[in-house]
Amino acid sequence: MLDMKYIREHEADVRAALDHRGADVDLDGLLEKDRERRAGLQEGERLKSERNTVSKEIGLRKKAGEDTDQQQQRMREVGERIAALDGQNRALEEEIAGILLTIPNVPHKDAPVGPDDTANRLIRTVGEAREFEFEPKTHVELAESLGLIDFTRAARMSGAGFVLFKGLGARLERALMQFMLDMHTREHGYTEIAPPLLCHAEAMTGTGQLPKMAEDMYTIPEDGLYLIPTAEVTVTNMYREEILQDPLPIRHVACTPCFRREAGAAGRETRGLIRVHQFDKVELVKFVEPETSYAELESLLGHAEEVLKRLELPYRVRELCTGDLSFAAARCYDIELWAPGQQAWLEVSSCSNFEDFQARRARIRYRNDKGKTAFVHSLNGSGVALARLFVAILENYQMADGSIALPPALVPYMGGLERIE
RNA sequence: GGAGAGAUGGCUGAGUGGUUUAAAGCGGCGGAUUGCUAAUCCGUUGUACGGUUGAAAAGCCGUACCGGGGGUUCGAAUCCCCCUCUCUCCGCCA
Repeated sequence: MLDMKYIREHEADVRAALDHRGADVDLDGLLEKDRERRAGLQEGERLKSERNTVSKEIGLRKKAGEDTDQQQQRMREVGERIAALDGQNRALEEEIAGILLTIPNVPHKDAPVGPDDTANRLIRTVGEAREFEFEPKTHVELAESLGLIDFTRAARMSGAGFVLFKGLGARLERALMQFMLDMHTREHGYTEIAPPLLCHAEAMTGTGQLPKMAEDMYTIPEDGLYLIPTAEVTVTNMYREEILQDPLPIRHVACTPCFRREAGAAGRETRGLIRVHQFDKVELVKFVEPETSYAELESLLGHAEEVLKRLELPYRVRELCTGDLSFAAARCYDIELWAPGQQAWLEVSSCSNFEDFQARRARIRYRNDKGKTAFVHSLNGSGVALARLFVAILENYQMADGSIALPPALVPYMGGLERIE
């Protein structure tokens, strides 16, 4: 969330930023509540100061055997006024906090301004889309004919949007996870984390999934738990309400299932792996000093791209415009893979710098070089999402006979297998 | 799931209603002493919010904070209630 003090002191900037995002926020109402709160706070603090002084005096006079009934009576009345003011102030504070939680981050000044994904900026395209001398099949056709995925049985158990990997399909899924985790831990300096897959509302609020995305998540009401839609939630909230002692930057990687209800997406991409309720994802998370966070964003993006380079898959990188940025992000790059069977670009990674937006919500701080506590900057990006990567591998590496020639980087992870047929 | 014991600053650990603005020690920071190191001595020490001075760095004033939330009281770390977490034992369990 944004700092109330920042909003107060940079009203015009905030107003412009929200406008660029297309966010509808009653900033005037918020600022008025903030003024009311500070006035009430000052009055309450003045009364408390008086009570503290007089109470101390009562103690001393009682010890001296003097009568203090009159003072006690007066302080009782002051106490009642304090209680009333405290109540008002708390209500105002809650209202203000509630509003702040719904205000999205201020985009970075260099983020392209625009209303939706048509205004996103193409950064680069890497690799060439392969020329097929036959009609490329979709991953659904390939996976079914090779027995890699059983869509029918998964749907019978769990409904549409769930998949069951089988045999070499399950093996390929596992190989991809292992390949990516090995690269990020051995070569890119990330520490591997295996976090809980369920967590409570406070953690979801910390990273910004709540309150806005409530209906996109699976819940377990009896226990007050949510299934994570991304490992970002638990890996970031690891440090909730902490002052970090470890030297920055902290770099973590986690491979977890991700659960998404995809509410509102009914009917879209119901076949196949493109949009599913449960998928695996390798997630990269960083906590860094504010001065370095944009350099860290570039290296994060590079780490995610490296996966696709090693797998020799064609992809492009786009920077999201202000209207397309996710709620908590200040700046974000999407990586999209070319899928010949779909004839479409598939988003497999979003690399975002949240600056101190998540850290303020989750109260994650560090000590700067002056020894002062300050909010860290947090970043994350997929490195990369599995289901769609699986799609791209099948569709890009398919042969005329329907078999899959595995990319060389993956062969060791498939026990030496070079081809799925 | 049952029973019991706990939760105090960066750490250890005192504190059962009023100079506690949280003792003491450790650690950290600054300084003194010192050929170097060690030791010793002196000083200092958290977080948040609000106000105020200042160009800023940084001061100063106030309030709150002893796991969280409520209550009693003129006054709560301390008394009462609820909750969470940790530990020990029992039960169950991959």
